[in-house]
Amino acid sequence: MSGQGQKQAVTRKSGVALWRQIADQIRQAISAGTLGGDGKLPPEMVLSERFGVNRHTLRSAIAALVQEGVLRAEQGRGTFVESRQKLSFPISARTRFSTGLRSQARDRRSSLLAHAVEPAPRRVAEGLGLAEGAAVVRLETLSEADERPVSRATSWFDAERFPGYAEAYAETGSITLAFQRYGIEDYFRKSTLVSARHADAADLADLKLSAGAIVLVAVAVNVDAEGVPIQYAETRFVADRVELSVSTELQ
Amino acid sequence: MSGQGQKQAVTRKSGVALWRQIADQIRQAISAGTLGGDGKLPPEMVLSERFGVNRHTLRSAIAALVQEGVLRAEQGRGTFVESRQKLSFPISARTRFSTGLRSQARDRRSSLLAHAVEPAPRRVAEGLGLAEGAAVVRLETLSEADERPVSRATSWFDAERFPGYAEAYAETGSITLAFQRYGIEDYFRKSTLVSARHADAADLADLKLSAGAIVLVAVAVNVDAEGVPIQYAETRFVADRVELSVSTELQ
DNA sequence: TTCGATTGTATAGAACAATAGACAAATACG
DNA sequence: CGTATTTGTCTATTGTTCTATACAATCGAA
Repeated sequence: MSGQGQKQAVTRKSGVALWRQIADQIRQAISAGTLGGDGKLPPEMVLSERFGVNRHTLRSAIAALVQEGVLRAEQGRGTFVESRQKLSFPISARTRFSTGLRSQARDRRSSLLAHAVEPAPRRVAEGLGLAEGAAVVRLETLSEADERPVSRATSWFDAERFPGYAEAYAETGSITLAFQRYGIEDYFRKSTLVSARHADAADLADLKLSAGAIVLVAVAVNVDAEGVPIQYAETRFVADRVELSVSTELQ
Repeated sequence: MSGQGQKQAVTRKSGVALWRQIADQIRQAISAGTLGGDGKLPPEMVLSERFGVNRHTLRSAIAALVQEGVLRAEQGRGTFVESRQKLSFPISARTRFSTGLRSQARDRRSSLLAHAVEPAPRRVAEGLGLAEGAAVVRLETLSEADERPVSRATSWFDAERFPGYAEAYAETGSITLAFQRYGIEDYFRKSTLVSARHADAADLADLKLSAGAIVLVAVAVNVDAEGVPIQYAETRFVADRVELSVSTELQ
């Protein structure tokens, strides 16, 4: 939605195709920050008028930039700027999703896809220090940065200690803020196991990936100030867009 | 005839026309000195094979460079590198044609177009200090630099003092060397009058100009060591390609 | 669910780019 | 004066680029 509205210059019969000239100008404007500063490109019709060419000519330019990995077009939504480098997600004792990416992405968002209260699977019960089959709250969340899915997480919480956690999360949009409703002002990451695998069908859809895409899987346990486990989480990061930065310094 | 023989790279379907890519490469190779170092480009067939394109495609590239003024094509002769700046012809007491241009042009050549012995016109007789109607040798010469006509001169010499001067000039190709055959080891320019006018029909043909072209006219008198006039010359320089640099320092 | 905004696809024609072959015109050279 | 070399012109064919119009598909929001 940003960018100057003045007409851009393209030279005809110069031996350089219009779509190539326009692609070069768009790429440069993006890196200069004068276009797509909010992560989204103006609609094709607006751009084609700005460059004084047919919409299809402009689409050729966008197609070239999509091929380069500079842009990403989504039918019905718009054309978005691809982050040039992977987001670096810090893994440390004080890992928080949004704060860790604050400097790397302009727009961060987490949304609740689904939630349920159900018996704890064995590994979740072990992680949370509960009896197998104890009631837990399960949250399915999706995190995005700059209009682009970054991770898909499944989290479990002790349903007895955190009744109505899903609602608290839905209202605050934040794990940290939801915990505060239960008197937890601070918490720490006790452990993180990192692995990688192909994305399953559900994650492919949620993360808008194509078949064969890879996800980084981080299985983490968060504990409160007393060291009692309060969250067991499995987060699938899009491997193409994220790298995990593990801090090994003393804490 | 110079330039490396290895095949040059051009990219197809890149949005940049082949002729444009080739024109850019040729322009760069010329300024780098790896092409046209002798002022002449290889034939179109050779270049088209070197770039791996059809001769017509290569001709489009050459046409663009001709339009830019970088090249000049002559039917039956070849394609030549245009000097980007005017040749600066020094006018001083020791003005010599070839030495003055030594550093500015790779290839300098003077040729004798015609010669005759005839009665001196009035202004020539005055210049040479002869009686009007005295016999003089008239030389019509053409000078070129880098395969390109630069000037067209008509010179007169005292036929009594310099018998057979035309033959001497034809054999040596140099005014200076021809004078040496008559015992003149050194000579000086006494005066130069500079004017400008449109080229006449004969000069248009000899200098390969198109109608309306302008010539700089330098009327000069050279004298020997004793100050006796030995040459009266009218030189027409192609105004597009030459500027005269008049030295005003004390001699 | 309907509507507007946006990207995706299809088709057709005009303009440009590249290839191919043949021959003309000018020049250089023996 | 021929002959070879080199640039200039012409016609034809094919592929790419650009324009134009129309409609489909997807998404978001009223």
